[in-house]
Amino acid sequence: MTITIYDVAREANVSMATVSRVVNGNQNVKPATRQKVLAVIERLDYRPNAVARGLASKKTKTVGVIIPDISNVFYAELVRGIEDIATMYRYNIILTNSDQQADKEVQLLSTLFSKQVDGIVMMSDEVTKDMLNEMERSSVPIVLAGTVETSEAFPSVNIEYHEAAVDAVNRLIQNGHTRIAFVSGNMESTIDRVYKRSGYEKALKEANIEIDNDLIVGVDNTYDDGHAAWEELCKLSNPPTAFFAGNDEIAIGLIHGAQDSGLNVPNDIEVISFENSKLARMVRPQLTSVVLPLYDIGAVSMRLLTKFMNKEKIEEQIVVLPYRIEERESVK
Amino acid sequence: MTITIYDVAREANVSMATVSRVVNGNQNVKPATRQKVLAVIERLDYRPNAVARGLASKKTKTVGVIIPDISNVFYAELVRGIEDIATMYRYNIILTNSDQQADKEVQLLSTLFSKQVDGIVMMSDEVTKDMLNEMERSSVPIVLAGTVETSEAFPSVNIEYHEAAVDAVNRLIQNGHTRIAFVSGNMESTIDRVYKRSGYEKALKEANIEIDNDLIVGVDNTYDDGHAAWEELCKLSNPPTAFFAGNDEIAIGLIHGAQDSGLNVPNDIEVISFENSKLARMVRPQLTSVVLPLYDIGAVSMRLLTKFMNKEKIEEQIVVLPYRIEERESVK
DNA sequence: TTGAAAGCGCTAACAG
DNA sequence: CTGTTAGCGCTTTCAA
Repeated sequence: MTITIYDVAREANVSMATVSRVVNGNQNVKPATRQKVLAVIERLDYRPNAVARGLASKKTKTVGVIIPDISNVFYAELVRGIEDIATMYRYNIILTNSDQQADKEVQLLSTLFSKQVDGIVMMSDEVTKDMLNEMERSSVPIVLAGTVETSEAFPSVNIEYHEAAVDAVNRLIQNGHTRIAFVSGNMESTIDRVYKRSGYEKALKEANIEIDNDLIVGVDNTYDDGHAAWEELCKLSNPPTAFFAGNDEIAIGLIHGAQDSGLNVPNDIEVISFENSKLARMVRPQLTSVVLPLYDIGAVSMRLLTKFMNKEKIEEQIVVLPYRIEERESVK
Repeated sequence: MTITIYDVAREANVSMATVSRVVNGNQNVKPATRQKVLAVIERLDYRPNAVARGLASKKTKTVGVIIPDISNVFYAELVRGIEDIATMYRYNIILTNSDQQADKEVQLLSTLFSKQVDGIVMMSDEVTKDMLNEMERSSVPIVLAGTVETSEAFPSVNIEYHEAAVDAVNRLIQNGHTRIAFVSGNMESTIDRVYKRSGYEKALKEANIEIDNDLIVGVDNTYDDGHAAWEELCKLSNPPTAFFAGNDEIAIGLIHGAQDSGLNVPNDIEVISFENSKLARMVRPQLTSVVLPLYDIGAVSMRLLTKFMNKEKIEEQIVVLPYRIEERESVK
């Protein structure tokens, strides 16, 4: 019932090998027989079985993708970058959500291995020891996208988080602020806890502004938490006049909090964000934000992965993409 | 080097068949030998090869998902619903983006078939003849999620788009509006062109309000297009005072357009949306919106697919989920 | 409860 | 340029 390469071979009076050759575009086939085979393939509506091919060739033309949560625009954008490049190189992707849970991440790695993916692109807030263990046992390349792993044992693509944060905070300092809050999502994440925060502190120190721990708050990466952070912060005896937000949702929560208190952004309060998603232009005032090029990070990660899979030579396995600040209206 | 079921069998002094049984949880294995085998599996760190298993059993435990664009929250939410249920039933998903292009959709179906997926969940704005052809040749079940296919030949899960649209427009009519615009994304989509629009027209007719084609505008499903639609519409000699928006981004574009013109929403202008994504709460005023339960549609679709894949009996292959209107501030 | 053996559909030497 | 022949690693009768 399912028609196989063998059926085609028989009908075309050639061997399986020849059919295999034409299907795979091998040049060593006489044009005439190629035509003959193609005709039979057409007539029989033959479709190669990728699973059988995968077993025989040990290449599945599929890559695994592990991200925290696809329903978050942030990661969705990244995945689109991955998928576009994957398609370009004729790979399909198996998408998995880890919800940031370390145990789930190692388990996902494991099931991806068993599915014999040719490679993996992975994003994680925090690369744990267990994950590293599992990753090291991999027989296929793994690239980390938008993920910091300090030993740099694995290829990765990122931006200069630290520098970007310094820049962002400096924009605020230049406008005369001395009470600048740092409201960032998920302080468990290496990027937030280490890179963004160190950038924030560095900028402050260089401007001789004292670091006030009351102004540093870790929340979830959500609108509601951003809003809640405002509620907290504005109660301070000496409240902040400017905010460095870890992402767009937080920034918007902060802004709406300020507006609900009758304040004007950017005249009374200024806020700079770190993401520049579609959302940034969908609020009033529109967000000034560090642009985190998620799509590009995904695309470049996947491209890097293809190089590993094809055993091309790699110049640099740690790639750092440029960032910039998109100036809009939430900062004067 | 790669260790196989055969290695385990040899080390454990049993046959491959027995190892296979313990790996697959078959009960017909003496507890003692099960332990023995398990120990060897542990020691050798054996991991079953899912591709080989797939070839032998003709089941891959992976399903294909075809959506227009994962970077759109709308679809991302749907996919999360699909993925969660898939995981629950031990399936992985191969994610593909069609960008709404019919030819790409049929090609995607084809590559998914060749990858031997056990089933497919698909979302499309418009199910073309070619797609239907391809779908009919499928040897695995396909369920349509949030997709209308009028012949109802395939299982699907949706909400009552028509009724929902009638309700939404009625909310506006009840508030005294007679100039109500319908700004909807993608008038090529069956849902927008047929269902939402017919609901809009029905509500108007029942209220004896004349249908004015100047007030019906088809745009892309984006913030910018929503904003542009406002610019157009407000130039009319008799401009609309209320808007029925096809989705949240359009609604926000419309609102910002009105606000930029110095108008107040909802006092001067009212708008009701059709989606209720996260965005709905992230604007001021917050959006009143028909809630389109994307996550649920995804989850229910995937659940339905598992029933087909397991050959369980299906009561109803066309499922219609309830909708409701979330009242917030963009409508009085 | 266990094992032997025949594939699943294809690729990849190797030989000719 | 084409065919033969082994597998790839596992499931699945069928017997024992």
